[in-house]
Amino acid sequence: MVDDKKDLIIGAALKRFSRFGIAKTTMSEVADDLKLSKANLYYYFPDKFSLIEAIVYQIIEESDVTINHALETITDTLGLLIRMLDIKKEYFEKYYMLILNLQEMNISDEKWVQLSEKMFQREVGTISKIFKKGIDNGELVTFDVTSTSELYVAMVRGLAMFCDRATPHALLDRDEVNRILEKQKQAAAIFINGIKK
Amino acid sequence: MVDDKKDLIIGAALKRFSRFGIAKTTMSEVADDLKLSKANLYYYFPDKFSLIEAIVYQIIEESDVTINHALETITDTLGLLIRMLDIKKEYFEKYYMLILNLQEMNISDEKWVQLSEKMFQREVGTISKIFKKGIDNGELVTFDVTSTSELYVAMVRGLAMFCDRATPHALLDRDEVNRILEKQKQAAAIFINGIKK
DNA sequence: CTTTTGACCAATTTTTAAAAATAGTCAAAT
DNA sequence: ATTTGACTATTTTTAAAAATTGGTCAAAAG
Repeated sequence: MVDDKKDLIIGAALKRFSRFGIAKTTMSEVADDLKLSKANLYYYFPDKFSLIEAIVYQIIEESDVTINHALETITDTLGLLIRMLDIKKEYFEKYYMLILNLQEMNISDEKWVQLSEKMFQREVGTISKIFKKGIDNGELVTFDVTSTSELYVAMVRGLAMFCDRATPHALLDRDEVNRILEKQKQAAAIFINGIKK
Repeated sequence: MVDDKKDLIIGAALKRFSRFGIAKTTMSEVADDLKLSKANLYYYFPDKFSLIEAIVYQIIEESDVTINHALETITDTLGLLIRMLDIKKEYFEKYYMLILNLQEMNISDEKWVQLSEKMFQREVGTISKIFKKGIDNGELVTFDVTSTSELYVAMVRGLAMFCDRATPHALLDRDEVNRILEKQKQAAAIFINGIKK
């Protein structure tokens, strides 16, 4: 029952966060949405960060289902990488504001650094699985899976950051997102080709 | 004689820009360094931007000599790409503050966008030459040189942006720069392998 | 014992307006 | 063709007041 209420709160907070962003959402607003007092909200989540964290973990769990399904059904490495990019795009479009804020937020705080490091490592983990699979079934040459996965993830993320936005700090629109995705897929193809047997 | 004076100004401005950054350098300071009046400085350069532009072009010319030499003496594609990365690093360390400012500056202004677009295209041009050479001498498969070069440059730049800095917005130190360079070289190797015959 | 709340605080952010600094101009002097 | 001092318009800094917000707590309600 406590967990049920927590889920309720997570749901309400997620709505606000993903529509207006983290910074522009106050704890009072979340509480008001559920007709709770702010003090009551703090009874379930000791601070704003832990609420955000809970949301992030929920999204991660949600996406894990999709990712694992792909991991089980797709056999070729490039196909898998491309599916991962598509999934990421899906989630990006769905949780736009949230993810955007997450990237730019008070990154100097230790807990934020840890959270984004965790998310990075999780992505690296997925890519590692894919690469290992590729090596095992003889599609890829043997190499240091971890460092190469890290390089791949950094490359893909970097490609997303550096994009010829019309106005660099403006929120990116659908076209922009699609152009980025295309570049990432191209890069993925070349990358895989570069570590093929 | 006009050009001589212009060069003098460029030299003085370059010193200040590369030590304190563009934003923290005033036109008066540059003028004072040369014992000119500010009005006189404006006689040679109509505004701050054109002074910065002149400096950028001078650095570009300077680096062109180094780049062309490499282009003539190194024959294998990967060797060339790695040399380019090393050259970039050299110039980055030399003109640290200047380049840093250039990236983050008032990018919303049209003229700044054009300048950085120009620099991007110049880099793409160099990589294109290298790729063409690789295709011509049979080292690489045939592909769309321009778009692939753009992808490569975007990848390399992205790798530089996305780096696990201890404090994200802090100025990056030597170690960080070296780690980035290593990643870029690794990525370059895989990339080239991916478009090899 | 668990859940809920109003009242409260400290710290941060926003606002505002005045002061200072800076990019850029121009008529006159050299 | 160069150079300058004096001038402006626009930003940037500064500092203080006002408002907002994250977070606490003792006490009430269930």
